[in-house]
Amino acid sequence: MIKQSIKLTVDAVVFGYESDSKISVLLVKRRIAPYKGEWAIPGGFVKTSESLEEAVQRELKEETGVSISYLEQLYTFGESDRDPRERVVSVAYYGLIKPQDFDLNASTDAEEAEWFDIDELPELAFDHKRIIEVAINRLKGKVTYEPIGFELLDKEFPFSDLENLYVTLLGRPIDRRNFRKKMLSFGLLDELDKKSSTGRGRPANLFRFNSERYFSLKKEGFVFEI
Amino acid sequence: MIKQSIKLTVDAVVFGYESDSKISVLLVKRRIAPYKGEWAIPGGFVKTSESLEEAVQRELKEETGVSISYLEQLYTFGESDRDPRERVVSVAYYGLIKPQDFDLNASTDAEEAEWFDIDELPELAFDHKRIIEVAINRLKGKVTYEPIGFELLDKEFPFSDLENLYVTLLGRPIDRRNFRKKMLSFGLLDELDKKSSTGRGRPANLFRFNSERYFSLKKEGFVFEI
DNA sequence: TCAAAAGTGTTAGAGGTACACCCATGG
DNA sequence: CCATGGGTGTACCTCTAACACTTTTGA
Repeated sequence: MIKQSIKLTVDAVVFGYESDSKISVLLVKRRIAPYKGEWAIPGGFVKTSESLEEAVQRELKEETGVSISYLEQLYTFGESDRDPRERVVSVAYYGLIKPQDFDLNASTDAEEAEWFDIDELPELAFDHKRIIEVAINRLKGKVTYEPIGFELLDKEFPFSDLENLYVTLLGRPIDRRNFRKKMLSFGLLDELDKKSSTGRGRPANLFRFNSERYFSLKKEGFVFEI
Repeated sequence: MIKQSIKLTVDAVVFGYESDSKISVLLVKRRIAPYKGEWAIPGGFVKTSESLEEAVQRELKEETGVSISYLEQLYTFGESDRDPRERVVSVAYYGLIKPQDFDLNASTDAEEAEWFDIDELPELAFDHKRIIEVAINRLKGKVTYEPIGFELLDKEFPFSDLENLYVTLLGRPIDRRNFRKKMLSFGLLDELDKKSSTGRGRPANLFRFNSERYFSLKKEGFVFEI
């Protein structure tokens, strides 16, 4: 039959965000050649019997200790010179998590796992720089027409966190009043009877994203658009 | 090292369109097991030394005789039960061509190649029905924010062809006057000094899509949006 | 002269954008 | 009482959506 010697891997670009900060990406330091000791996005070979999503989740857990709620396929990178030793095709995913929900290095499989600001990435193994670039573009595009940004925020968040997240992602200032008006007009945010007390300034009301409501509206043809 | 027995294939959902008709998909009848004799989208195993795009173009040429101008990666299908015999992961692409530019069955590699209206698909091998569905959704979404529809039309086309294409793709009536106004406002269509003479009715002016202009506008941040 | 398709403007309403001041709290 | 961040309304303007008649040709 067919003689094919191509290896299949999965890789994951995991984004995190903390209030008043930049978007960051989760990287691991490689324990093995090639690119031993260099930083890379988590990932590894797919087992013959597991699905691609299972493979991503497993590798992530092994190498960084995190597990992901929002995970989406990004692109498949298959140039024949990606890996210096053999033909490796990688199905890349990207995911969003709340960094504060996890301790890194909770596992023993990775030498080191660390968050890097997307504007201050180190040298990266393979074509991982490009994969991250593609993921950033996808994320920046997608937040404008799907409410995935909430995956990066706490369950209950002050409105300013949401606003800062969008300013960071879109890379441009937005009008606070207009943004709030529009966001609230969707009816997807439940305003809670709680205040955040972050120190100085007037305490903010907390909100929660109502995802059941989003899915039911979506079925009726509603389109989120910011 | 790693022991992995996963085969990698590429598959292509090729769309075509002829004036006043439905969108169609190019299918081939399989010569070999599994699913021998059933209809499937063109595709096959990736050679160890070729890129994924090269593989798609090669398989398309071999099985149907067409070569594609607009080709884009769609999604990678990797469930472990896709193929009844072994683990096969398929990187699916979708492409757009003008059917009138090619004779089908120009090659000897496929038993049969034929266009099928997307609303009248036959039974399909593997999970190809699902792949086509994903491709249709992508196409329908993408025509609204990138001017890829022109890949389905002749170089020189009457405005009504464009309008009919969008009506077909969007699946809803559109206002002729508003549509023309908006399309022309982009400045991406060159009106030619020619008329089409399709038989009855007033002859239409022919237009041509100016792709150089599109790319230069795009660099400056212009966004096509219908 | 009739049938078929092409071509063309205006108006009302919705939605987007721009913009500045007061409020609640902690130090 | 001051510094810090939270919360709010209005007016203009642009873009969208709705809508129908005339023109050119072939039969």
